[in-house]
Amino acid sequence: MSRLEPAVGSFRGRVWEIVRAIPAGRVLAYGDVAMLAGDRKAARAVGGALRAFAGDHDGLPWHRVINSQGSISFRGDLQRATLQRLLLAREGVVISEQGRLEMGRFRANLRALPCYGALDEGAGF
DNA sequence: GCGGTGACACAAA
DNA sequence: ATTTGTGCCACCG
Repeated sequence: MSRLEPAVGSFRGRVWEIVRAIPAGRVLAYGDVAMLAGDRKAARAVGGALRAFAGDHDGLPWHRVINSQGSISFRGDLQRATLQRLLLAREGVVISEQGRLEMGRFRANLRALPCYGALDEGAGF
């Protein structure tokens, strides 16, 4: 395994497992991942986790995680945002000129992903 | 143990 | 629809 891979059992370890299971052509919001990881309010920590995984992208579909607005999170890193958009487009995820996509259409089925906690209502689809 | 840091979320204005 | 402010978290020094 890669050195940057988080410890199994840790929050980031669960994030890794969840993100790894998101099917191609589907996306999940940071908040969704946090919820599945067992902490509904840890969306911010999910972002931190993915940032930490950078460089160890080998096989991890990190690009399938976007913000709750249905858009790619841009935090000063145009490089990453551009690459993310390219990778998503490559999987058939349609993104408007506004940089927005239809969550209702591309959001992954939470019930089909690893879950370490409780799913809030409205979480499924 | 304390105080940043940051790929977030949500309510309020 | 946009912009702010505030809450929340795992990690790292």
